[in-house]
Amino acid sequence: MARVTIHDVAGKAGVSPAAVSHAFNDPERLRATTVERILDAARDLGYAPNPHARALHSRRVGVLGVLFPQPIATVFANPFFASFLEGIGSFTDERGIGLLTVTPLGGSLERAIAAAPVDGFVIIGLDEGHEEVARLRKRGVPFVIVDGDAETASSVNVDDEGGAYAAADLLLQRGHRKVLVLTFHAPPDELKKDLGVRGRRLRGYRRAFAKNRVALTEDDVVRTFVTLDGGDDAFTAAWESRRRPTAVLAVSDIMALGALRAAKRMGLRVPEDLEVIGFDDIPLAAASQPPLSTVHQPIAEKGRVATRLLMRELDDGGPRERIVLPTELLLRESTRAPSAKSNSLGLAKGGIDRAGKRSMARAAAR
Amino acid sequence: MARVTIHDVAGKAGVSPAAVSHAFNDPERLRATTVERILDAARDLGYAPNPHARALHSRRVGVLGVLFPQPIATVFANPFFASFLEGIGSFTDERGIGLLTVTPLGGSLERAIAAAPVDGFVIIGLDEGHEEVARLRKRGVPFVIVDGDAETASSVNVDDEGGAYAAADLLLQRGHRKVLVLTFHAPPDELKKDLGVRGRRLRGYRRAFAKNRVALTEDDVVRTFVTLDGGDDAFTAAWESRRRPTAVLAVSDIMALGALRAAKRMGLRVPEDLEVIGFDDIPLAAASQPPLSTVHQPIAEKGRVATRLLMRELDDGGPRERIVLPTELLLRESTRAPSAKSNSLGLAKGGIDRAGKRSMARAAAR
DNA sequence: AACCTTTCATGAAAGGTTTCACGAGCGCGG
DNA sequence: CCGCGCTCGTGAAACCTTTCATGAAAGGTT
Repeated sequence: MARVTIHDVAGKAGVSPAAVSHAFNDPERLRATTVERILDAARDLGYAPNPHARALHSRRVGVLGVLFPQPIATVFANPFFASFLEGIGSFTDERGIGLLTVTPLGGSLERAIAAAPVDGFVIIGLDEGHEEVARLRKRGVPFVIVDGDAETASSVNVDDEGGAYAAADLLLQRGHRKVLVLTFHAPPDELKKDLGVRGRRLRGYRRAFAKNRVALTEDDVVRTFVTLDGGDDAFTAAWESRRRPTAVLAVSDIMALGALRAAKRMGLRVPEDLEVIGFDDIPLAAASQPPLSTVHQPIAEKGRVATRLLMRELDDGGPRERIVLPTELLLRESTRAPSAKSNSLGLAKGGIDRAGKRSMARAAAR
Repeated sequence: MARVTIHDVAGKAGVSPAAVSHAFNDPERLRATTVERILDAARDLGYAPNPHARALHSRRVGVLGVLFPQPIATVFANPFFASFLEGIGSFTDERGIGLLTVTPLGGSLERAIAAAPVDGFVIIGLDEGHEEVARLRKRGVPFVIVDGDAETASSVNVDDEGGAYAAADLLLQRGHRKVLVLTFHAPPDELKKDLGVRGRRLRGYRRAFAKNRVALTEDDVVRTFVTLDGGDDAFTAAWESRRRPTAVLAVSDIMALGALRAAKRMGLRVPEDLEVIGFDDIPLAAASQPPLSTVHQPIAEKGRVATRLLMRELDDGGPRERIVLPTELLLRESTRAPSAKSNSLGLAKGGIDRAGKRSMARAAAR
């Protein structure tokens, strides 16, 4: 069964292939009766224009790639990415643009990128200097960087360092001196310097520790996986090795939630015995028991903004922009009700929010 | 800046375009030194084969479409779909296949399908009779149906009715007589008959009610949204209208979790005052407070199996299959510890499972 | 030296659409 | 009746790659 092409339709309708093309793309150019005849023939034959041929000619396929450096299972297992994709989708949907998730294929990101039939990429978690990204630039493929450094391309980031600083500062101001910091393993190319999201958040923590004149030793910072189990294991291990933190700072909510689970299993009361602050404000954070205090960042908004930037570049070749969105320290119930002092700083405790929306309480980061 | 094509590379390397193609796709055919020269030229120029042109010729683009009838925001907001996509991805990843999420574009599923540059579709939640699906069949595009009825195409379903029956039967056997059933709005084309997943699950409930000679009135079945808030609102509304259910059956975990939240807010103890059983066993179910009893279905596995079927059809044109995977009633702590009687039926209470994996306790559906 | 095989490389067609440039036919003003 | 401009439609090139069929050159055999 050979595919039905524009020629078949043309034959059946008694017109040229060009006329069929016009009937679909620019019906005004043809007499109304002709258009109708063509469309009828197309329907009868079950004709649909071949997207590849169309894309080949028009250099536009109407699909955006969302590029993740991590394997696909990791992506969809992480609520953070779900929200991010939701943000992107809310924008592309109404513009009639498709979404291709691009993850390393058989371990090779290069292969995945080369094979992707897309008009451009939203890249998350990779710096512009990364090898594959550089290759993209050289090829002239438009892209926008999210959560990564960019020199020439547009980028969207959040104030990671400020948010982290606010979280750490709050705990230290409250007198905590034994704080467990949870972070994740850095990709090899970030090892040298503290690049990327992880680096910026750690820098924020460190700055707060320095300002409060509290030592943060290497032992206090543990690296683990960005999963519930990762956070759980890390806290469990710390506890079993006789360390007795009174607070936890995690660079990711999902790890914070894991630590929370471990703490509860050990009979610790949160927040009385242990205060926990995560990062990201994924939907799950508001729904946990107790609801997790965290540094809110506008995840979906990040996706939307990045997509808007990319689409503009695709359309106009508009100007590059480097956008930094704010983060906000969001106090729920994994931290104690604020003291009068911190309250005077504008911090207030929010109630349980049954809709899972943001609590009222927040303090702007920095 | 014109895109660099195979001709440019050929020119620079002093060979024909055909040779360049061979260097990439079948290097054995060329002398090693020639291949190297070509590859060098390609790298210098930043050449990458145009996926559209390649797809046009070879009638293969290496991308699978995952077709959802609901808007993209709904998809990514639902952990069920995340697990499903994870399953699909685990299979396509290693085969070097990309994944395109196909959702209605600007409200039109037809448009989204027509524009999708894919080799085939995994369709979830649509029956083969659906208009757009029929069009696909007519065009000869390969697809596999998940969670939907199929006559000619391959399909993957789970034993919805059996699982639902087991859940309802357990509650009724325990003496519950006031059970609130939560379901979602049916798409218009399912209204006439109880088609689809929702219909099958409701049928399972109804069968158990009939067998236990308990009436299930229309008032006991409430339709709402497949979200936390949906379940929350539905339970709240029922409670406020003075109905006092002692148990909740939900056709979806996320709704069950919403009802759980509402119940706790009203001061009900779960499971002492209210027993709750959901459906799906999304990861969140094991992590809730208390952990949610539910009907487990192998979500990721469904995606994997469907993808395997589709890939086989693409490769061999292999035979069509209709697969039905089992469901299992999975008792956690939103239901009471089993009585001796039900225990003798093989039901046992599982402990909290910190890894969020399935509890040991289960009873095979039916 | 003639002939046969291999090896390495090429020309050209095919894949399906869009669009540029052109033209046939027709109505109408002059 | 000529010529202009409009409407409706067409031919062919272009988009970029893959692959089939072919062939040149080199090496080996008799």
